Amino acid sequence: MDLALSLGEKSKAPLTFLDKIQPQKTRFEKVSLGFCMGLGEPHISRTGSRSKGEEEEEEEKSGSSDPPVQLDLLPVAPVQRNIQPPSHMIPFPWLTANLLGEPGPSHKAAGREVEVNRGRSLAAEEGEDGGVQHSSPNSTVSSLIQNMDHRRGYNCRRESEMTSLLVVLNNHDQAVETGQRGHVSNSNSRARSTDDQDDEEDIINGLNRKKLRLSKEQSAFLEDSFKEHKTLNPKQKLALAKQLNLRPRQVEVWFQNRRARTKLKQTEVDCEYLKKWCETLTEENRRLQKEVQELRALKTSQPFYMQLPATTLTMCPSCERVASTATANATTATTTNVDASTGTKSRSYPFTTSQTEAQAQTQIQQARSLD
DNA sequence: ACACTCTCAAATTTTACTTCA
DNA sequence: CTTGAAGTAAAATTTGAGAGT
Repeated sequence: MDLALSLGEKSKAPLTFLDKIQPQKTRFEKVSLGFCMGLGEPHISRTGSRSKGEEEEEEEKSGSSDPPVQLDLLPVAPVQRNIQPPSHMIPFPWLTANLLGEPGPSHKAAGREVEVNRGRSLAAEEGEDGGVQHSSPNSTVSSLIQNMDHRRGYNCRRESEMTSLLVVLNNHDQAVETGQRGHVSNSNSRARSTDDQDDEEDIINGLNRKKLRLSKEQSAFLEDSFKEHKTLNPKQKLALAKQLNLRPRQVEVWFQNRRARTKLKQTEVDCEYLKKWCETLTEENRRLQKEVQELRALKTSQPFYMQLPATTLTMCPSCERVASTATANATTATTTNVDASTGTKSRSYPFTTSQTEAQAQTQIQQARSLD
């Protein structure tokens, strides 16, 4: 794919292939500043392995190659647009009104529902059938550029996006010319995987990839697969993609998102648990503070323990809470209490007022060990 | 050591879909 | 019943980092 971008006068496009473009007088030619873009049919083999002869052969099969197109976008100039039918009426929304208006092989697809999730593969088949493979570039160019901008393989960093895009494309052309299709070395471009090449093919095919909802069956299958393994190796990914008729990249993304969802859910569960635990600890702390206050009050107001009636210190083994209860009749028998919050049973351990707090604590420890 | 490829997590954006007034 | 706004879930993208070659 030959793509040239230039800012300024349209005739100053730096790429040589633009020379092939028929000089077209535009209505806006007098405007000196604009955005010029050229789009030409690739001279490259999409697989990179085919010989020039094969390419020519294919070119012959598909008929004459589309002429390169130059598009001039001007800042505030009123651009006359073709009125397009609503997208839902177009079986292939990425097709242009021009193309739909023309009788041709692509019309075979018109009126046929596209199986949504088969996007690429179906489209590829259509392309092989002489279908939509090279849709009219005119109105797809802007969306193509938009997509191109987001492509991983042509990932443009914030600075000098367009410049880097040009460099990438230039390098790409050079690589192709030297028969080195594949990796394009550029500091601003990301590493390109086979999926990226896959994506690039889609761009070449003129497919404006939309977000696709996976079918229930596909989701269920992926879920089952996710239960087996949270990550995929390349083989598994390819197999799944093939089985589900998805692109490997889609499978990869699904697993990434699935992992993220799992983690988020787990975080929410953990958060809820910690929240409850925190509430419990706060409540227990409050009770203990109260207990300490009671004991201190007891100690200061009643220095002569012997004069006091027996006090029963109650400890709940589950929450290890100690409560002092002054009883008129001290008893040595243990009583059973039920903790309303936990529903666990606890026993009351009698202490006499003659015991010091330290002694009481010792008894508590003993009681704990008994329980 | 360096460049490159691949994969992943995290954050974010985009979009299809649902709910509700 | 229709419509549009708001909300949501999920697909997709971006970015940065680490591991392996």
